[in-house]
Amino acid sequence: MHDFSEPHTPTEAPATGLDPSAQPGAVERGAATRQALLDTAERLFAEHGYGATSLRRITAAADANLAAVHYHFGSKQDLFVALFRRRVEPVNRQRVERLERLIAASAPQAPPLEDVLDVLVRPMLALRDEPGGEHFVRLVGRLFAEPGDHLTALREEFDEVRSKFLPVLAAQLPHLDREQLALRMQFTIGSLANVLAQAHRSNGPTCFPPFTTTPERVADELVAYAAAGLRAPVRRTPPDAPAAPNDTEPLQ
Amino acid sequence: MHDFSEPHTPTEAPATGLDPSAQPGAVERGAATRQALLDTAERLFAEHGYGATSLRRITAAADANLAAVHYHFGSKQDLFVALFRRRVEPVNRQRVERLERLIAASAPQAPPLEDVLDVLVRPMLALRDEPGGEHFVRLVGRLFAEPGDHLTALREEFDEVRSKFLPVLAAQLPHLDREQLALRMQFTIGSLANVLAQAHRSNGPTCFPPFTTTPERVADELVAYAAAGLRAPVRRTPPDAPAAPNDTEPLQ
DNA sequence: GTCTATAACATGATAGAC
DNA sequence: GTCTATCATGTTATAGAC
Repeated sequence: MHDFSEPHTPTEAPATGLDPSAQPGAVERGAATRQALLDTAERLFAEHGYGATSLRRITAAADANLAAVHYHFGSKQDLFVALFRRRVEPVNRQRVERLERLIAASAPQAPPLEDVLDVLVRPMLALRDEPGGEHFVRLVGRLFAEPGDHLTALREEFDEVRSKFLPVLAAQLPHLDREQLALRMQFTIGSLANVLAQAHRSNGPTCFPPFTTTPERVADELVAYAAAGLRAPVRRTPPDAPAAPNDTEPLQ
Repeated sequence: MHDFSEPHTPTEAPATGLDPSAQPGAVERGAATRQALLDTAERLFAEHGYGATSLRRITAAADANLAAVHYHFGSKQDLFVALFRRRVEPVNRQRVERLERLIAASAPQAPPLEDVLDVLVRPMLALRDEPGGEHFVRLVGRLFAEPGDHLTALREEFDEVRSKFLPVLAAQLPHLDREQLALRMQFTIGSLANVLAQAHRSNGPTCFPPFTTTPERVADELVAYAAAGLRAPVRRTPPDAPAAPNDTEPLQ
């Protein structure tokens, strides 16, 4: 449906100083609507989901024209990718840089588990404090659950991060084989994704207490939780032998 | 948009023995297409998402007529709710029943943490072994990340489960206050949801090793991981004092 | 760069014959 | 209970005036 190979460029020469239609301030206006589209789409995608958010709603809320999306980004998908990259690239760059700093600081030993996890989760959770970031983190939380149609390109960015973190974590977790480590990292990523996805429910529609929690506090808790979980010894005996071995009736 | 209040009923008297149009075997045919619709929709919703799956694709794949969905279920949303309830109600019933058995067995003490977690996660993971269940678990994984439009009614079913499990877990975790416990339970639910959502990628498109893991094995690992995470002492000092306090540049 | 108008098509839902 | 035909509305995307 879409190949993501060549990024969209508005006109033939938008990077030059020539104003495209000889109107003064046209280029500033263009940059303004472009940013308004990114911000508004980010909010609406987070609130209603990608499929349920039409370009009409986005452009209306951003006080822009329907055609502006296609001019600036090329398509709905490219708009999504653009707003996603805008936030996630600085985060992933921070993660990798800080990880390398950790490795250098503790060489030749591997860095402590808690520190590695901290570097993995804190930059993402910190997004919640940036303007508009509270919407974006919900999108990230959905990224891992959504089926693989329109965001495979984005998942690859996370794959790069994971490939750098996995060996460092493995060095501190020698009691886990490859499969166990991968599984427990799925748990850890799921914990992060879920807390990101629920971040907006600050006053809890469910039985959760009202969250006055700061991102820093959440990061502290998540690091403690994940480190303990990763270190947990491999389980031997399934403790609750099911009294009734299979008490599910056939589907109606 | 939709109120979920009164469920759909195909005709005035479909529960009676009267065949609706005097055709022999009509009622059996009706039940067959109804089931085919449920199974097919479950698979397609899991593979492409709710919004991206049209009724036309469902009915075509199920060898049924487009109007059959509206006859049997009333609407697309009601079809979704029906296929969801079909699977999740037995699971949640099992969870609550087994929990009560645990409580009775260990009274007056609270049951062991690992046993409670086992009862919470294993019935859901076991769905993967039922025919068609491998599609359904992906839907569950998405339920927690998806925004709150068309599945609030379903989330309430999980709220009931959580309200029964929370106090039992709290009894074994006296070092956590309400907020910490709620947060760590979000981590735990996220771990479960993520592993459910990724359950179909058995041979891993990413750097994960090929999973030959059975649901029982996953449940063992998850219980060990979550129990250790929940028991982890509250963290005191953020260990990695960020060298550069905030090295994020403003958004482009 | 912006905007109007419209193409080209997909969607969920429904009425009514069989 | 199944089917065809259709309604009303929505969607992304594009062409062309300004």
